[in-house]
Amino acid sequence: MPAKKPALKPKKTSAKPAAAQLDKAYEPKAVEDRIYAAWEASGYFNPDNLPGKRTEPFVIMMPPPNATGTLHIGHAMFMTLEDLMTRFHRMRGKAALWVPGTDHAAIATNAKVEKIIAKEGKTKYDLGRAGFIDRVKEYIAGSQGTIRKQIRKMGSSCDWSREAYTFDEPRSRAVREIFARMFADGLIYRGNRIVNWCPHCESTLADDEVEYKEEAAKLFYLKYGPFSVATTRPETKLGDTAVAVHPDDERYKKWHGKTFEVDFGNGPQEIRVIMDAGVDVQFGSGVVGVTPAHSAVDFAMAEKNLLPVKKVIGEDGKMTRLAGKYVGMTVVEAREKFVAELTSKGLLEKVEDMRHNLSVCYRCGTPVEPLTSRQWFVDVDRTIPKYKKSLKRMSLDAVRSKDITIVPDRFEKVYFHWMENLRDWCISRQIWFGHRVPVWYCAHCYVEEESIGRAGADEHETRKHTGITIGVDGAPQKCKDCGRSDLTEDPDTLDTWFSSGTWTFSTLGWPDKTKDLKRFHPTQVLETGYDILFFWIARMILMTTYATGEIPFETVYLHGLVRDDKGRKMSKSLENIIDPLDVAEKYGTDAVRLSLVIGNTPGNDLKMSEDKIAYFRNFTNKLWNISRFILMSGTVKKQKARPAAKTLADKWILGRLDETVKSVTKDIEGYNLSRPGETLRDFTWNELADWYLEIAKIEGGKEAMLSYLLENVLKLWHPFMPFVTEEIYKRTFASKEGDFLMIAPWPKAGRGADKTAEKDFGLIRDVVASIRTIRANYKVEPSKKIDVLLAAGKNAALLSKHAAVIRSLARVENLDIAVTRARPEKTAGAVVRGVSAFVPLGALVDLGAEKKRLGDELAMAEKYAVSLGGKLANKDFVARAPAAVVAAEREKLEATKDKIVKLKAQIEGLA
RNA sequence: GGACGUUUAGCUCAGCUGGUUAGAGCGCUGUCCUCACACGACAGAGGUCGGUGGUUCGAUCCCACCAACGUCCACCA
Repeated sequence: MPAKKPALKPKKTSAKPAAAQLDKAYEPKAVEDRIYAAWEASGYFNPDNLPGKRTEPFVIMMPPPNATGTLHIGHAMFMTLEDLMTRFHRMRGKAALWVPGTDHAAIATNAKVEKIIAKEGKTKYDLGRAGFIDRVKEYIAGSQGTIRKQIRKMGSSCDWSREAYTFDEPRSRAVREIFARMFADGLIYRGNRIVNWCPHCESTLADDEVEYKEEAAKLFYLKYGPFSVATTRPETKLGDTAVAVHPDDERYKKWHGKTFEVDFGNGPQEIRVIMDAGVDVQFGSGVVGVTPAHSAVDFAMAEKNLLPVKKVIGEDGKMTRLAGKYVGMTVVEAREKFVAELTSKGLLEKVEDMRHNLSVCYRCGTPVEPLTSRQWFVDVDRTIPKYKKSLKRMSLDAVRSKDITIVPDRFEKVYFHWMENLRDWCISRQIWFGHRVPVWYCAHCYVEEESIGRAGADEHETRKHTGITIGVDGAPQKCKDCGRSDLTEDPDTLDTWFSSGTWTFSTLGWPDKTKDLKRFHPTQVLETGYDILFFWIARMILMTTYATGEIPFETVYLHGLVRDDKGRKMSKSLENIIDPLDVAEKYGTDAVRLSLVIGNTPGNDLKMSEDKIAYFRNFTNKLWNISRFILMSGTVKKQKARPAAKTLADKWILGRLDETVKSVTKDIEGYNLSRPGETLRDFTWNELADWYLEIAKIEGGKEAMLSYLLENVLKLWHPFMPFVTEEIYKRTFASKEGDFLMIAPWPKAGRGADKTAEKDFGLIRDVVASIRTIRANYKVEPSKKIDVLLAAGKNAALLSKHAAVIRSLARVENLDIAVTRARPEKTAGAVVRGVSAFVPLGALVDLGAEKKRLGDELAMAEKYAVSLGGKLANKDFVARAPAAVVAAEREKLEATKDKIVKLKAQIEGLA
C-alpha cells in the first residue's frame, strides 16, 4: 500500500468543555491507597455506622490468616470473594459485617520460632518455656502488621474495630470457658489411649493431621508360635499381646480363645488368639499380630477384648524398658537387630517387597509413631445432658436438617462420611506455644488412673477425675476436691483447631451475652477452602452447636485451590508463584480481583496466569474510558428516575440493563459469583460500549440516559472492582464529601428485556454487521465511504427510520432502501434476516468469489431447511413436542426458505 | 479398596431444570492509531461437545458401562 494518507492531520486538541476530565488511562497506583483510607475513615465498614435501619444482618467471619504469615494468592482469592459478598449485601441494605482477624497457628508459629533460634545456635530448652513464649510473642508482634496491611491492599471492606486474634484474651477466655463446660459435661476426659505421635515435633497429632506417603517396604513373615505372621514393622512385635484371626477361618478355629507363648529371643511373650471380622483371610497367612500400643486398629481390638497393652516405643522414638534388651535403641536400630536375631534363630520365614503407605506428620514429614499416651480427649459419642445428643449427632444433624448448607452440595456427603467415622479427638499437644490446657492437678488427691481406654466411657454418669481443677479465670487457688492448694498446672497446650472452632462466636464476645452475639450470630456465610472442611469447618460446627446451641453459619461456601496456568500447585521450586501484591502493583487490585472471581466456581480449583490478570486490567481501563467518554459528552449527574427512552437504542439498552440487573442479583444471591462477572462484562463491553455509545455519538441528546446507565453500571461492578468504580463515582456522581458508591443502594431490576426493541435493534445490528463483513471481505479501507442498496421487504420502514445510524456505523455514503429490487450490476451481496443488501464496488467485485460465497451460504441454508423440514414432517415431533417449540421450528423454516429464495435471486443476478 | 470430580475450539472455561445452525475470553489471521479507549475498533478462521450403548419426537445436557486425568477418605497387618 502506498503511503497516501494526508500528511497533515489536524492535531487532536484537548480543549474540551470545563467538565471534569479523566486521564486517558486508569492509574490504579494513584488511586487505591487513597480510596481505601477514605473508606476506612468513613466508618462504613462497621455496620453500626451504616445509614438506614438495617435490621437484616449479613455476617462473615474471615478465616484468620496466620499472624506471622504473608498474603498469598489463596488469601487474595478468599478476600475477594468475601469482600464481594459483603459489599453486595451492604449495598442491598443489610447490616453487613465482615470481621477480620489473625490466627496464632500454634504448631506453625512454634516451628517457625524454633527455626529462628536454631540459627542462633539455641534450642527452646536453652530459653526455657517462658523465654521461648516471649520470643514467639515478640515475633508475632513484629509480623502481625504485615498481613493487616495486605488485607487492606486487596480492598477488603472488613470491620477493623472488631478485629480478633485467636490468641488474644477474649478468645483465650472463650477457650477456657468452653473447656470447663465440656469437662463438666464429661465430654473432655484424660485417658491413656492410642494417639499419633510425631517424634520430631514431640507432640500428638489429630487423625487428620496425619498424611500418607507411599513408599517401598519389606514385608517380613515371622514364625510366630504355631502361626506365621506377616509384618512391615517387626520390632513392634515385641509389644504384641495377641493374634487375631477371622472368626470363620476354618484353619484356625481350634485356636479360638486359646493362649500360647512366643519367644523371639527376648524372653517369653504371652499371646492370646482373638477373633476379628476385620482380618483379611487372603492377606499373608490370615493371622494378624496384635500390637495394642502401636496401632489404632489393634488398640480398638484390645479395648474390645480387654487385652493387655504393652508399650515398647516411647515418646522419644526409642524402645522402652518393655522392649527388653532393645531398650534405648531407635526404632530403626531395633528393627535391624531384631531381624538379625530372628534370622539367626530361624524364625524369619521370608521377606517380600511391597508398596506401603507410610504415615507422616503433615507439618514436618516425619514418620508418625502410633503409641499410647496419657492425653486429653473430646468424647464425640457421649450424650450431652443438655442436648440429649452427642457432639457427633449434633454436628451431623446441623447439616442433615439443612440448617447449614454446603456449596457445592457434594461436599455434604464428604462431611457426613467424615463425621460419622470420627473418633475421640485428642486435643492436648506438647508444643509450648498455644492455649494452655486450663487444668491443675492436686498433689494430694489426683491419682493417674492406670486404666487403658476411654476412662468411664461406658458409664453415663460424670467422669471422676478426682483432684483435677479447671482454671477459667487464671490459676485456681484450691483443689476443688480436697481444698488444698498444692496445685500443678498441666504443661500441655491445646490443638489449634480447638480454639479456631470457637471463631464465629468467640469473635462476637461469647461467653458474655453481648449485643453483637445476639445480633450477628449465627453468621450467614463461612467462606473457605475445601481443604479445611475437616480441620476447621467440622470443628466449628461441633464447638458452636455445643457452646451456643446454634449453628455457626447458614452457608458454607467452599473455594478451590489456585493453581498455575498448567494446573500445577504453586510452589517455590517450580517458580510459578503469583504474588498477589506484585501483580496488584503491576495491574491494579481490581484486575487481580476480577481474575480471581471470573472463571472461579465453588469447589473447583482455579487456574491463574498473568495473561488473565492483564486482560482484566484492560477491562478496568475500558470501564474507565467508557466513563471518560460519557463525562466528555455532557453533564453527568444522578437521575432521580429512569429517563424516558426516546429512540429504539434507548429502549433496547434499558431492557438489557434490566436483564443484567436481574441476572446479576440472582446469581450473587445464589453464591454464583463468576457468572455475574461475565454477564456484566458482556453488557458493559459488547452492548454498552460497542453499540450504545457508538449510537449515542450519532443520535445525541443522551445526557440523562448516559448518566443513568453509568451510575447503574458502576453500582453493579462495585462489589467486583471497588477501587476503580469508587474513583469514577467520586469524580462524577459524588455530590459531597462522604458520598460513597460503597453504600449506594443496589439497582432494582425494572421490567426486564424489551422483546420488540431487542428484535428491531437486532435487525439494525445485523444489517450493519453484514455491510461491515462485505467491506472486510473486499478490504475496503475503514475510512472510505461506500454506497449500499437494501431490499428490505416489510422492514423497509424500520430501516429507513434508522438510516442515519446504519450509515454512520457501516460508513455508508448513500443508503438506498427499497421494499424489493433486483440485483444491480457489480455489487457484492448478502442476505440477513430477510433483508438483501448490495454494495456496488465496481471493478473490485470478483464474480467468482461472490458466487462461491453466496453458494456456500445457500448450501448451508438448504441443509438447514432440510433438517427443519424433516423435523416438522415427523408426526411424533409435531404431536409430542410443546406447541411453542413446534411453532418456533416452523418460523425458522419459513425464514430459512425466504433466505434461500433471496440467495438464489442474488446468485442469478450475478450471471 | 471406597467415594467424588473433570473430560465442549490450540489454551482457559460458559452452556442454569433436554429443543441454540454449540458460545465467550485469550491466542491466531486480515484491515485500521475512525474525534473514550491500540490496555483499542472492525471482520475472520477454528469444535462430528472423551468413547460405546440406552431412554426420548428430540441428548453437549438424563441413565448404564468404559477410558483418561485429578481429588479426598480408608489402609492390609
